[in-house]
Amino acid sequence: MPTLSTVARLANVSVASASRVLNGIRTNPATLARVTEAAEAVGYVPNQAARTLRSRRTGQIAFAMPDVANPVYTTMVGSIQEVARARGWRLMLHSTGAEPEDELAMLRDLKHRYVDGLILASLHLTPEIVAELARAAAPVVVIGGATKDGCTDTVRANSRKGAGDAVRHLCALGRDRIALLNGPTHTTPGVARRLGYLDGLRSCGLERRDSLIEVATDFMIEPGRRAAELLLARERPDAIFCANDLLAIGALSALRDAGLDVPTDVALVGMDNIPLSALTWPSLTTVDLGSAERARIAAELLLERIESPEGETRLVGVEPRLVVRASSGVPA
Amino acid sequence: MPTLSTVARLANVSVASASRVLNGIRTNPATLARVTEAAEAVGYVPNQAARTLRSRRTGQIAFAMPDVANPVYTTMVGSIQEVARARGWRLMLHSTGAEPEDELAMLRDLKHRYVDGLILASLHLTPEIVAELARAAAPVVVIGGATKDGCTDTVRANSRKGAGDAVRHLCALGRDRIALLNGPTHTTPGVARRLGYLDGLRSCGLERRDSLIEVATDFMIEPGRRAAELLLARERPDAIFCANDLLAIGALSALRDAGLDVPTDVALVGMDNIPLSALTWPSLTTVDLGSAERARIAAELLLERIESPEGETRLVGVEPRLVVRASSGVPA
DNA sequence: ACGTTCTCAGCAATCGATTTCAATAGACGC
DNA sequence: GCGTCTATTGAAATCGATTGCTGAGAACGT
Repeated sequence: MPTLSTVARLANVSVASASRVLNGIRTNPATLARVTEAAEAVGYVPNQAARTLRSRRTGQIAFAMPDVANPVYTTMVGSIQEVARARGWRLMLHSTGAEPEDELAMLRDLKHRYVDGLILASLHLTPEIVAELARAAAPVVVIGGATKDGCTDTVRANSRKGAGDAVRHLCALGRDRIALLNGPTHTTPGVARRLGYLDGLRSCGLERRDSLIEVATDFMIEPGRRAAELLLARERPDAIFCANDLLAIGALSALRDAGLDVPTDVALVGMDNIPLSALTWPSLTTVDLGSAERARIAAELLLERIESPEGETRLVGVEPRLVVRASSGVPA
Repeated sequence: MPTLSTVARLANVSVASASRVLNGIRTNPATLARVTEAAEAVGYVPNQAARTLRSRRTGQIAFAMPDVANPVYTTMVGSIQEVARARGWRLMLHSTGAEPEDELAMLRDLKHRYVDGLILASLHLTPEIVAELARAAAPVVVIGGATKDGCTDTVRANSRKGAGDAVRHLCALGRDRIALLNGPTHTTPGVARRLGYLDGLRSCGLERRDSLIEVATDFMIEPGRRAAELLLARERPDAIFCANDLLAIGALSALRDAGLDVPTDVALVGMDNIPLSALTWPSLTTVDLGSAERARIAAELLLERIESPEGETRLVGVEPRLVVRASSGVPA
């Protein structure tokens, strides 16, 4: 395996010069040509470990997400990869399974310096995680809730407002028994969407009824189906706002099993605008929280922060956008 | 940032001894205790780059897949991560976008030695890729088609047999105008599933009719919907075998738009058994190609190969399994 | 013609571990 | 009591790059 000194010897220069050429540092055109040619000739590839050891830069960033199988996060992966690739960075992906311990482990692992920065998409920032964020060994950008102390760059969606918009949309269509199918309420999105739902009810002058609120065990299809079944067993809502699209797809399945038509009997609104939501039957009205954009911004923030670790931390918000489709009852 | 020599100094031993303790090499219990304690006290974390540089091991493996958004691959990610984590390896994920150039780049990048091995899930092994596989700088296990020269460990599904089974299943239910909704035919799965479909027709004594075959531009939902529309515009099949579940979900949408009932008018069978296939309406009959198991085996093969680079290359096959649900017309 | 500045290349230190090799000390057999 | 063997340990080399410093020579100004 050729090393830098192989190249240097062949080009008849010192390793220092060879290194400079390969790193694009100004050199005499003649040496530049000789080194380039020699490197080409022996098929030189720099050793990443040696380079990292000396320069303290890895050229890699990591993205830690709760669940690879969730389309929201795969969308984010796409955006981040785009930014990273365009700027010559390699991207590492991690699936934490939404386990706080796993997220903690990711943050602690930054000490190993195997990446130069981390984008952490978290459903719930525990106090331990916040503490670890403050002393992280490399820059971190959080996608999700903001930390109180504000000492970490953060990109967040305004899902509270989005949830409110969804409820107001349903109300404007004449629905007045609007249920909430939420995900776990100990999570940031769970809390925000519940508040948004209540905001929405209030601004429409609707009474809040706790039996119209059901909580699924996870933000996924099957839990959504089960929670919807429980809800339907005790109530007869004329609309359901689901805290995300996967839950809504589960609810769709439960409604069908119960012989209820969407949107005639029950209007349905989801949240996230995952690709699949346009292809269900009926197609799903949803609130786009700008996942792709948030991820892109997070990646850009991270790379900037890596370039210049100092400077104000930033909190960027992305505004929600209602995407009206068939499931909420608006004619095609 | 504490280094090994910090620990050694504190424990009053040489760095060599400290290194031994931290690597679990037999040492005097007294030194062991002192070093462990010192490491604990200063919060020592080994520098990955230095370790890799010297020992030529990174403790990382990579998984390159065509598309993170495809549930088949996210399933694989889960299995691989499980195996990797259990054995103390870190996993890197890459989405190649099914671009041969990206897959090539992944293989070439192995020379940087930033991982100790690669699992490559490829839809189509071009001659260039096969050539690069032969001279890869680190062990590679391929999930997908086998290389002719057989000098790379491979795990593959028998989707040809699976496709045949699907067709025979449809035939046994009395269907005799069985269409094929295939993905791109320049891919390994595209070819295999087409052959399996033809096998199936033959073994049922059915005539092959080219107008019953439609090819989508990609193995995804939306292309599936469009291809199904084209098919329905010229033919009236009583069953459609789709080359994967995403295509089948697209087809489901097209059939619904065309006012055709599944399974009464048209029976539908997919392939891959993705989680979503159990939750469509009607639920989707499909052929399980053992994605999770293939990925698990691939991970195990890779780790074994890393331990002992020599030895026969292996070709492992996983057998398909028909999963009968509602869409093929069997009563619930 | 001479001092000053600038460009470029090389020497050598350095990053933080692992690993080889030799030295030491104690255990043991006879 | 002496030679041999074994268990530990430390010194130093090594992995393959990057980078600070130094000096040689060219370019330039006066």
